[in-house]
Amino acid sequence: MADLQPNSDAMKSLRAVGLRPTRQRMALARLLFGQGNMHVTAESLYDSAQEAGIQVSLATVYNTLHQFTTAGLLRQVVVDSSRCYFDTNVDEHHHFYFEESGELADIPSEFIRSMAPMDLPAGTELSRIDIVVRLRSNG
Amino acid sequence: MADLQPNSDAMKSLRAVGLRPTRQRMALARLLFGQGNMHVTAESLYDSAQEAGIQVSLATVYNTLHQFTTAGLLRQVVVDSSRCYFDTNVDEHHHFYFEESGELADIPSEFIRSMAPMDLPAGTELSRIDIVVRLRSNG
DNA sequence: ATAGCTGCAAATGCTTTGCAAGGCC
DNA sequence: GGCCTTGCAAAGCATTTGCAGCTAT
Repeated sequence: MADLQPNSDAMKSLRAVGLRPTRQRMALARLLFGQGNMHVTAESLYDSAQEAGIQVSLATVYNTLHQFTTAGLLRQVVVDSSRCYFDTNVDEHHHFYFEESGELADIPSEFIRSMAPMDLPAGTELSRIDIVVRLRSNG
Repeated sequence: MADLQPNSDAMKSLRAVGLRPTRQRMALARLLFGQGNMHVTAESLYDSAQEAGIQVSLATVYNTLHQFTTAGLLRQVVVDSSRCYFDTNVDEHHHFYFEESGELADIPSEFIRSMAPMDLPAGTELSRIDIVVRLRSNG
């Protein structure tokens, strides 16, 4: 079966990072990058794929998320010790994490410059700010 | 068997937060709070207990860490989506996370005020700074 | 043709839970 | 004594892996 659009954007992006543009990867790429920045978990992306009628296994979703991350198309966000989040925005930026719903939202850059209680999203209050400076050995 | 020191510090701390001072909880409290600030995982604390000759099950270590956290004696630190870290320093502060070794270290407050590459621990370079602003609904 | 990918199911690793036995007040 | 705690083993959950079959080039 060969229903891959020969020169779609998704195909070009995948080729550009050295990943073979398979049907599953193209479909997931369209879900991820086709409509602005997104925050997903493996499970949530799998569900979206199901709803969109895309045939993918959960294992492939996991593989694909990691391949995309390694390729620099995605970024991992650690906010919860029981779930892995992935962000289609790979630029340096930070997040609001809604503890009850488990949802993530980008922090607009103006929030960073003047963070005050009144700047928080409506209906929310600050639970905690976590800053983790990740280091690696420079050898 | 009743070898609980009637008025040890550990016992007082536990009573103060409404936890029954059992042998296991007292022993773990001594390991945790007896020698300055610590960062532990359930597994690492369990190992320390074994080395110290303390009889505790891993399940009890998990339970105890959560009870201490709920009681405000410990704080959870999320830096890795596959492990839970606990910090005996419950004050507002941030961490260095050594990606290779999985170790945590407090960031001295002077680092926060002027964070520059030269301020990083020797032999390390910056991998990434993650800031998560955790929100909860104020209802 | 063949190197790489997918899907399933089984395995893993950390964490939680159910329940009987034991310990603290 | 009564309720809370412990410990074990089993269950749970997210994630990873092994391997046979499929697919893009």
